[in-house]
Amino acid sequence: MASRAKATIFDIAREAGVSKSTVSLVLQGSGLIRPETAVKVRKAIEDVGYVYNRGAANLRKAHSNVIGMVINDLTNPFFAELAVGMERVFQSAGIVPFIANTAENPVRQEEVLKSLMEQGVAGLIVSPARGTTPGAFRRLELAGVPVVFAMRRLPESRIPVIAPDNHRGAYLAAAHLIAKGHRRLAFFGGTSDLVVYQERLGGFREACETLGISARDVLVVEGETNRRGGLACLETALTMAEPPTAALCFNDAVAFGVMLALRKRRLEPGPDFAVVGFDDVVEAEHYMPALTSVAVDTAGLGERAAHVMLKLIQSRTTRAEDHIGAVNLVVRESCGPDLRTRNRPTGTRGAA
Amino acid sequence: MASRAKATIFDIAREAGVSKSTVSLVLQGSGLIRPETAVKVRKAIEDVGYVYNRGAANLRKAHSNVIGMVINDLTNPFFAELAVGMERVFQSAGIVPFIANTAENPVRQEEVLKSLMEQGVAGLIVSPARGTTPGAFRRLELAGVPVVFAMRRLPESRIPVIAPDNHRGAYLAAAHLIAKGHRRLAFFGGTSDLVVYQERLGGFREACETLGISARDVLVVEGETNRRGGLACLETALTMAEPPTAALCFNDAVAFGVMLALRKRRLEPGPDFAVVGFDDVVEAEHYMPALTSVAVDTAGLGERAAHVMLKLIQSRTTRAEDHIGAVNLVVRESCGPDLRTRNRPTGTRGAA
DNA sequence: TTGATTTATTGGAACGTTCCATTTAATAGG
DNA sequence: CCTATTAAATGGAACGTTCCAATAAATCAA
Repeated sequence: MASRAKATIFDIAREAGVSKSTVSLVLQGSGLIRPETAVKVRKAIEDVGYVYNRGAANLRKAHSNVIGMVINDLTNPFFAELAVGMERVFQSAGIVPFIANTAENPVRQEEVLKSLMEQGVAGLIVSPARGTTPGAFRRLELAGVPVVFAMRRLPESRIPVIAPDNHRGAYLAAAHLIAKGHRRLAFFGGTSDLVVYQERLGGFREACETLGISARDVLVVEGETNRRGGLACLETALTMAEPPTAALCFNDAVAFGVMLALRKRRLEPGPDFAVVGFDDVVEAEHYMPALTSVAVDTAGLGERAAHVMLKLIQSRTTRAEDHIGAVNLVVRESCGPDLRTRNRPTGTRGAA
Repeated sequence: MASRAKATIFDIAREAGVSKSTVSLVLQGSGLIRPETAVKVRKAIEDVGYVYNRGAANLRKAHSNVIGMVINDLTNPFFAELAVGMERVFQSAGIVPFIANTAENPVRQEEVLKSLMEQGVAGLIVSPARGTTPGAFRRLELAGVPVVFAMRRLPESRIPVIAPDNHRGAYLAAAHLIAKGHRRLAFFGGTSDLVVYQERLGGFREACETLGISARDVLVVEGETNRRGGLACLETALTMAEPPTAALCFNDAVAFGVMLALRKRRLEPGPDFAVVGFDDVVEAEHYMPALTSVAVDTAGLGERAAHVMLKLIQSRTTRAEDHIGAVNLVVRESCGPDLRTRNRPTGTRGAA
């Protein structure tokens, strides 16, 4: 049925008895062609087993319709959720976004960005890898490719950012722990080369200062932003002379790691050590105990990022405003009962 | 520095004082050009801020270097793990794979496949969405684009498949439950339009028959292949007159849902109802209780699929052998103690 | 009928590469 | 010094589209 070599608009034209230009117009859904002609052409398209060559088209057209999503850690369900939010928006705009994973590796990221540029993407939504150098996106800017950062930002970059209110989220979480009666707090996971880290840690510190926790009672342990990092952080913290009794974790993955480490030491997350996460991934609700976490409306941020991208592409510009998403603390069970009432003989708890 | 319009090899040629052909040769790393010339050209490339136009090149070249991964559910960490395995292989081959998500939606899948074809992919690794029609991949075949199925297969398709030994995995799991003393078993989640489902259910049934469980003591509840599906399945099962005491779940996501539903009813996964998952995602180990699951070496299968794809592309063919990966049952805590010794006065359990 | 206008269709140039066939330059053999 | 050989560089055609300007056909106004 279909010939060996792939069919082009010329083959269609011959088959339908029209010119290549007519075929092209039909492909673009132009209203200029007579309906009967269009039908004839469309039939020919089917018959010859034609597949549109977007590369060739992009040679003439100003813009491609490809949008890339560059994600630093696809195995973190948080980013998968983010991706899904974006896809929803792009789908309704008739765009298929391509996702690429950098695995938190700046070198890999460089390759990915290069490849996407060569592919002629119309725009890029990026959650930059840890340790990304400031110049990594210069080429994109020079080429006039719109870029939006999602969730993470770069130190001194003019690229628009869509991210949650990290400072406030961390403040809320720390305030919650303090209100629960904790006096020695820790911040677990993440590294200071991440702007997000500074924001979250900043909010955490501000809460401590404002609410009367002395600086020497707050412990900061840097680490990987995954389960393994959380495990390591807790181990480190427990070697201290006066270990903390509660921790705000950089993200939920770290928090899961901390809970795991507690279990390994036969400590119960909640009663024995309070844990708060950040991101509120779906798993948070389903853990044992359910994780108290800062919810950031992941899918919503993804949608927002996608919308900003579409607007950038349409307006043919590369600048846009940042968007800081609202956050709220979802209190579950991982912080245990109120410490201030813990040792009093209330009798309410003690059955189990 | 860089001009407004994007630079082409002609701009480089002018800058370096050579011809466009020379530039092209340098770009391809041809050994024909004098080293000094190459250096000169490479400098010019930097200076004009050139980005290679792969679309234009593909117009002449036979094959593009883009490989697409089409995945039915990116939020399932299992597929993220699979993707990561593939990426490892492609990376070392200098290829950046593009991932696209179909969200288990055949219509979306059709769009995604079309878009990838138009992009001129060199090959496609696909985990087909549920309800994919047999003809969905005909166009790909006609166009001679190599396709490999990962994890899932289509009823009557000649496309090579990389998948775990589903039948054996399910058999092992069921045998384990039976050895534990369970006599009324259930299979939860998945739908019969999935070949994988038939394979897993087949293994499950065979174990039951072989090991003396009567057919009317096995309950099969179809459902979504995610947490929500698991929840629903358990609810359905518990409405039975003689409900099962153990279930093999279609995958880990379903198993997590089942455990959740048990908790909601104040039942303890393990002692009160045995649960086995399938896939052994990383979370399985970290759940409370840790989930007994059939491990399938996800990343390994991903690597295998990627290798098969590379071979297909090189050999310019479209047929290859299937590859069935080994499986093994990882016993953890979600099946509780041995039922046959449960009611005897051992005294070991009873404290909590 | 004639020219003006509208409606459909068309040929050709252009997009940025690669690759082949040539040309030019450099080197060697006599 | 001339020719044969090798090495290096080049011009032109081709890839499959789009878009513009131009043509052809049909309709309309007078």
